[in-house]
Amino acid sequence: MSTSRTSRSTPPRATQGARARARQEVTAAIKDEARRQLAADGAAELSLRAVARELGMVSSALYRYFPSRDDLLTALIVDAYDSLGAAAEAADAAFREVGEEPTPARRWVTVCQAVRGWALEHPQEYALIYGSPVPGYHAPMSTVPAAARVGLLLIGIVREAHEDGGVALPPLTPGVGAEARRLAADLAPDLPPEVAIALVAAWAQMHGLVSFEVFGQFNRLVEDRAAFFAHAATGLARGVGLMR
Amino acid sequence: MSTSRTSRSTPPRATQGARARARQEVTAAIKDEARRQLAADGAAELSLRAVARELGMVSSALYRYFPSRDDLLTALIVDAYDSLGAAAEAADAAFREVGEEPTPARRWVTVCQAVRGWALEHPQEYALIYGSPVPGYHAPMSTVPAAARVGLLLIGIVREAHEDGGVALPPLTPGVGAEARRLAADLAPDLPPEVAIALVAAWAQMHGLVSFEVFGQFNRLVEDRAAFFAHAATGLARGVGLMR
DNA sequence: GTCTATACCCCGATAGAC
DNA sequence: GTCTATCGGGGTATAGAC
Repeated sequence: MSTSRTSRSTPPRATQGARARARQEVTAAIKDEARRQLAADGAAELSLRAVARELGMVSSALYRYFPSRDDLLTALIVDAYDSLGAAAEAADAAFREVGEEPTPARRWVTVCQAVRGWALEHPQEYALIYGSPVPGYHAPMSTVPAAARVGLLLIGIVREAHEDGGVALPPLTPGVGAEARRLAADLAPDLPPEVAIALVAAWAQMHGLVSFEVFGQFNRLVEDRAAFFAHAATGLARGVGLMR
Repeated sequence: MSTSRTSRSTPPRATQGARARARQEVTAAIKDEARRQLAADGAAELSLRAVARELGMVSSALYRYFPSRDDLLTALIVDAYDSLGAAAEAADAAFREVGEEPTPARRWVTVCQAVRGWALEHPQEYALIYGSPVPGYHAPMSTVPAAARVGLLLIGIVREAHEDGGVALPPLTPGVGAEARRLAADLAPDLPPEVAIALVAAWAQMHGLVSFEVFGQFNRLVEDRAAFFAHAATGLARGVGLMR
């Protein structure tokens, strides 16, 4: 029963809006169920059919929302990056409000711990974005902005520390000067090259710590993993010149 | 045509030996083909049927060699750990022979570079042992000895450095003391707790660097990756007290 | 947008003849 | 130890009716 145009200034839009809303709700439901299956079985096992089955739909119906399995994967990847980025930013913001003297070093450790906490809560989503690549899947460029959020946050923390006189870092290894300058120019032209390269290294090393814990490499080896991580993250902060 | 017993001292063994040899050859062929497919498609896509197809066998015949897909995976995992361990040990041994003054720091960097080199040459095998866990697979205890080889090598290097008066490390973060002592007792009772925990952290961090490169996280970010890694590995050596 | 039906693949694992 | 045949699942993706 299509009603007559009312006083709303954009009645066609109202209809479109309703459709768009319904579409968005179904899209969200699909992603939620896909995330559930991801958490249960891992990315390689994610299948459109299983998602459809669980939602009481038929598999072919999903193709109206995601043209292929890879598009669904891409959506999950972007969501995961955003979720991780939001968690890290929120932890940092909360710490800056309540924390006692939010020094750059403490902010750094706080953000690292937020990354770890998110990863432990969402192991399969973490594996999706920082684990082995999904075979046959190639991430499109559209994932880049979401993927950059945590990195930008870490850069900002280091920048704050080095704005008011940074801490000297060990000298650059012979031969790495050009790469260090390139990285600085790309990521943070205001930072010294040795800081830029240390930042990238610390970022990768942090994920080494997180992924080893999430992927079980610390089983029967590290017991008090929270304390271990706090200690190691403090070491990373030292490595980018945030301490002493 | 079974020949009469010859002068060989253990003729029955000769027959058994031939059977065993044939069996070993087929087993090796299966693993080789499986490794080939692993390199092409990743661990999640590895299938007994495809291996059998490629070898001109029928899938059911493989079950005489590997009772299940997981057993084949386990064999590949042990082989990968052993291959990596052998590469690291060989690089260290070669460096100690030819290298100019094999200091612990230089040995450390050499071993790290060997790990990186092996990983870049065998990305899927690296993913198999240090990437996201294969869904539904649980590694049996039989993988432990092979998995420990690189770790033992690194412990040995650090031990050598700290035998003749070690370098002081930053103090332990409050709350991590007990875990540090536990790790030291487990891994190297002769090393100070802060060295033991730094060693485990550096090990995980090294794999963060390697896996980021192997898994493509450095695409469009780090260009001169060999130089970058050498610099970062030197930083790791510093972190376990091997420098200055 | 959802449905049925279908084409055309894949897999692990086992039974039983040879 | 290898074979055929089979059980009993799984999957992506499309065509065409409604």
